[in-house]
Amino acid sequence: MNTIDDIDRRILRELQRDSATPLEELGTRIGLSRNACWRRIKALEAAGVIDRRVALLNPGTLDLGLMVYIQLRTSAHEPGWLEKFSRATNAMPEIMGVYRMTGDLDYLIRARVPDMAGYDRLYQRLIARVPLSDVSASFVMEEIKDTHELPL
Amino acid sequence: MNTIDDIDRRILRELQRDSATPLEELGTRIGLSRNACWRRIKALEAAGVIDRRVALLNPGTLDLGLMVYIQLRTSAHEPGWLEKFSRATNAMPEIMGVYRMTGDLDYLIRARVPDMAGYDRLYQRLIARVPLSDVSASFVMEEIKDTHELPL
DNA sequence: CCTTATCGGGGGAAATCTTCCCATATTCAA
DNA sequence: TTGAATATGGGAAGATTTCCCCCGATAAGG
Repeated sequence: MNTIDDIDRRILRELQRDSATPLEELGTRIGLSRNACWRRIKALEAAGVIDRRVALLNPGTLDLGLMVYIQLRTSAHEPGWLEKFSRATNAMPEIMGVYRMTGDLDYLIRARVPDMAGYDRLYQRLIARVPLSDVSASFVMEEIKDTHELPL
Repeated sequence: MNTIDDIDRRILRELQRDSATPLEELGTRIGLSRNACWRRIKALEAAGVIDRRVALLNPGTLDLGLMVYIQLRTSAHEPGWLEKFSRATNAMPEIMGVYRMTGDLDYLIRARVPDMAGYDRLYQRLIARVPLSDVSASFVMEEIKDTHELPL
């Protein structure tokens, strides 16, 4: 695929902010006809730069007001532990992110739950499925910034 | 607004996975006519449950392969520090999330950069704008799970 | 100069969305 | 049971958008 130029980047910036704007307006906004714009978008989709179009939901209206980061420090794991851990966390929808990290903590989990009781249910379910040694949770008191937009 | 029932939840689940499917297919998939489906979506948008439609981009194709979590422990801050910190982080596009946390760490920053050098540039820019005392970074070695989908 | 390739613009057909209508369940309360 | 309120399904019409084809401009290379 071709390299991504500045016009592509402008298109991407618009689309990851709002993908519902009609092509016509998007075109005029970035100084391109709706057709040229459309072709670039199709190319970006074909190249996998644009992954997909989704709807972003408002956590507050869905009783998911509590965001929690769970830090795991693990002692030596038996073989197959990571595989089991991966399957368990991927099967739990409250868990939105699982990362293997550098540094003193081994794994970091990002999750959304209704409240503290919801976190406890999540925690109980998690440790029931996967043996975990050192677990500590930190709760988000205030979301100063939270976006999906990649820097372009 | 009315309470969200199971049909609404199914609609939301589909939409936050893929909002590009035509109404007709979405309707048949959840067992509803395109019309009833459309009315529910409009209601969910009006109620703010559906925030907006966006395009999700692939970080790998955009040279943003490194995700980093920055932990801040702060000693006593002068008044106005949080305001300055908020403005600085919101103005830096690499920083995708900033959270005030419970527990032993005060603030958590989530960011995406091309590589370690990119992180260093981000770090330098950040500490040049806001006085920070105790900063430590953890880098994501492996993304076991990473989604925007809220649990419904 | 000519050819080729690439990119943008214009036009238009096809698909989709949006908004009506109204008849028909379904639920809930009286 | 009856009535009211609510939600659905279907049709249909117009507006909008998507998508594709063709042509012209521009640039690179022979």
